[in-house]
Amino acid sequence: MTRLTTAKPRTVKRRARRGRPLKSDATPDMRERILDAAEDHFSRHGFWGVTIREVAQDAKVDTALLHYYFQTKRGLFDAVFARRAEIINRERIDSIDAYETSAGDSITAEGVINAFLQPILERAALGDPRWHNYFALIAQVNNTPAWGGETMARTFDPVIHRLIRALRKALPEASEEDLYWSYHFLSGALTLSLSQTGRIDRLSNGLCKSSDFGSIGHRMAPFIASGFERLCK
Amino acid sequence: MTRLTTAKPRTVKRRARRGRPLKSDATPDMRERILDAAEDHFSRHGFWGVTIREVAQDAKVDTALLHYYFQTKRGLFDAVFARRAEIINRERIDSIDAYETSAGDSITAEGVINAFLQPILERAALGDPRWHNYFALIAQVNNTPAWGGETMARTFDPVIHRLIRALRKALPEASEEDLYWSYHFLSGALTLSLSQTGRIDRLSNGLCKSSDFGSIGHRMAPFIASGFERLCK
DNA sequence: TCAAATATTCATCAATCGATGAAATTGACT
DNA sequence: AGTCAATTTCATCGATTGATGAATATTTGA
Repeated sequence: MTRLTTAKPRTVKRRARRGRPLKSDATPDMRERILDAAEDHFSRHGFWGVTIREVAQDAKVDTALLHYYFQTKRGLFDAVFARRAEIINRERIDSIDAYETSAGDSITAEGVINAFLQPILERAALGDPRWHNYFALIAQVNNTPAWGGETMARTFDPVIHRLIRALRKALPEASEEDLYWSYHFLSGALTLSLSQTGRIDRLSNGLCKSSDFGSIGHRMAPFIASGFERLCK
Repeated sequence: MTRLTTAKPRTVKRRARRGRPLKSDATPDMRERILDAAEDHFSRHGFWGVTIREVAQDAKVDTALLHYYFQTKRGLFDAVFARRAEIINRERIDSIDAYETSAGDSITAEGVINAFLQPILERAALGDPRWHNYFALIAQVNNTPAWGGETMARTFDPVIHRLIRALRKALPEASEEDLYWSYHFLSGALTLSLSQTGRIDRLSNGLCKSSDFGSIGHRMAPFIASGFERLCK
């Protein structure tokens, strides 16, 4: 596999690798294969419900290769979580920025929330299973009391603060507490929607489908915005 | 330990025990101790993040005793989940019943949702750590795609259908889809609030506290009811 | 072409997992 | 006192876990 970064001396047995090596297009990228398989498993069963061996088997590599790239099981998990975070964070911040400038003084809570939700729900609606897995993984982490909160904060707090800043503008009367609690409800609703548990499918006897992100997209922004407006003015 | 039920012949090695044996008040009830310890651990780390040994150590009993009472690790988990379900389900249904009769024709979505939330949030506000653990456990299960959905449905669907029936009365114009999706958002917001991840504490820099169920109670019903009203009429 | 660096597999370890059979203990009733 | 069932502990099993050092294969750069 090609590697363009300058070769580092192998001073320590296990190096901390930054970025994946560049490969010629033909060769399969084992590192990505491992991440995809891990994403799939972690999103379904959480960190403790997955074994290194299951991931390796799915990626069709030896378990030692997972340790070669990611050192520990936790390292693998963190790498999976970080991989798509930057992409989606950039999209969401750009989306809020774009809405705020386009709306000007007629900024509304619903517009802001819509801008915040759209990048995620749009990607989810495209149906790429890897992104589906990733979103379900976020839901997993968000409900892992032991260390999920810290991971979520480290990864997503900048975007959330950007959201709240825009909401403050749209709802100038709002108290800080009300804003944060309202976001908390928004976060919970989004988390469950992304977690793909099939809960609503069963409950509604098939009338609604967890995978119908279009339906979620239409309904969630007005629903949540309405809550914000009620609570924050 | 005293046992008042008629002695059952030990035909099978592992019996299916129904209900716990009645004890004299003084002796410690091992079965309850095990359930408490398991509740504590499962709520924090989920099913796969807990070992039988950790639970046994916390309950100060041998691991074999866990198998004696609950046969398997999964059996223990299910017993923990079922233990408080009946209590809280009864309270919630009674609460909705009481509201519906007292409100009569002036029934509102906010009143219904409040009746649905109150029993849980009230118990949470009382501060019993075992109920806190149990509520966090519900959040765990609700975000376990593999088998959480089935467990949630089996345990809580009757209450939810009761809720939706009352909401249908309060919002006669609502479509079924809108009702179910709205409940989905409600469920997500409640789940995250019960999960006690400390997410909002960090995000708000200490201004809001996950453990402040009073604040949640005041805000959640109006917030969610407003979403229902917006979406369902 | 060849040597060094990187990538991948092989073989295996110590620790820990859930589980179980048998023994020891306890309490209830006669 | 003594029996018998219910409860609890003891000792341990086989399987699986995350991890690692050494060996092999592949790619890179001169």
